[in-house]
Amino acid sequence: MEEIRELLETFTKLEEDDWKVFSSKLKKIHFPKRGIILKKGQTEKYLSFIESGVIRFYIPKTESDLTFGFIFPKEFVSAYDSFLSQTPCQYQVESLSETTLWRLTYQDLQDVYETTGIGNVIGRKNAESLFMLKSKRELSLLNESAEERYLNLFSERPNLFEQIPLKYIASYIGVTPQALSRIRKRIT
Amino acid sequence: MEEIRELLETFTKLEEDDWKVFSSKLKKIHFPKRGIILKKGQTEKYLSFIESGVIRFYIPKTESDLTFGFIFPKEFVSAYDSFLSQTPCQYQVESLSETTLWRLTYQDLQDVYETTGIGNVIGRKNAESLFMLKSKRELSLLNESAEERYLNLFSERPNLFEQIPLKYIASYIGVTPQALSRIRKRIT
DNA sequence: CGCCGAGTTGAACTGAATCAAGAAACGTGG
DNA sequence: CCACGTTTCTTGATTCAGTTCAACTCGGCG
Repeated sequence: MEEIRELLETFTKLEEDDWKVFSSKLKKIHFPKRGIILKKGQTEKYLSFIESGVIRFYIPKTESDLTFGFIFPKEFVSAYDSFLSQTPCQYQVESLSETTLWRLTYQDLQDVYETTGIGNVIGRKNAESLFMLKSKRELSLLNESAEERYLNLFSERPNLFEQIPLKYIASYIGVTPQALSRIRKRIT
Repeated sequence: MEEIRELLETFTKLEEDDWKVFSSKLKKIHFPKRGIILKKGQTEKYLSFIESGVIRFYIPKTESDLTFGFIFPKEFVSAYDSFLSQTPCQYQVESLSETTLWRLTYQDLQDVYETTGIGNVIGRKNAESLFMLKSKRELSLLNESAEERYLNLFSERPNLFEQIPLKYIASYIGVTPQALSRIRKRIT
């Protein structure tokens, strides 16, 4: 729980009362390895914080699905577009390892926005930083080759490669596992 | 100005006092056709609202630059990632036609956040909807072929094709003008 | 021990990039 | 308002990165 508070504090100074409102809504939940946290077609009900575990976002496909995101401990996780619009999710969320989350519901978060002075500031800054991440990703997808994306990913998030099968990383950078294998061979 | 108020009202109910604070900061500015609104390497100082005109976001390249966004009247426009982080912008923003903007500075917006009750709610909802747009775009780039992106763009924003040269649209959907020309030929 | 999924490697194929050239549309100055 | 030059769009030929299909290796696990 203390880690969540620290994350919120990176956005803005947090009063004790506001933290009490927020933290009182959080519930702990555990998922096994390869647990489905959100199924495609369902509406995201939760904003969650990862205490431990690694999470993957993907669109299930008949032959090898399309992975487009990973999330690590001490970050928020949510199918945030589905969560915000409260409409069915186009993709699926699963745990790649044993995972423990703290989470609150959409309605609870709306309550936090309405009853705390600080809720909207944190919500704004969180949405802003998620927006910046997606902006960066857009330029990466349009502007870089698969090889450049691989190299950048490797230098920015080396820990990714310790915990995540290459086939998911291949999908994330937009190529098949075979193509990634050849990229890796080429650059060694 | 009234149009700006209407846009803000789509986010949340707006008190007269809050609107006065916000609107008092706005300054009108005019750009000619093909005016550079923000140069690559500069830091975005403004959040702007388009009264009239069409705007393009792009990364300048030696041979044909990379266009990744268009903005139309009655929308906010800003190199929002540069604006939020107050760091130099990776890309450039220009007017495709004669353009009139209403804009306020970064510092003025921070004042609005601090002095109005509603600023952070609007800022949050704006960032949230921008995030949702980028999320959708990410899935489109990963999940769809150039041809699908073209067809979707055509059905979602037909007005785009009346005002914007095909070569920019080609770049936006991630192919060369030649490839787009062939796509168009194929599907007619 | 044997199986299964992950990763690698090879060969054939394909969609889009690149290079090149011509046609059409646009706008600017006389 | 027309003429010329520039930009945009199209079409063709060639090249290339990445896909697909297939076979093989490796390591972990029941």
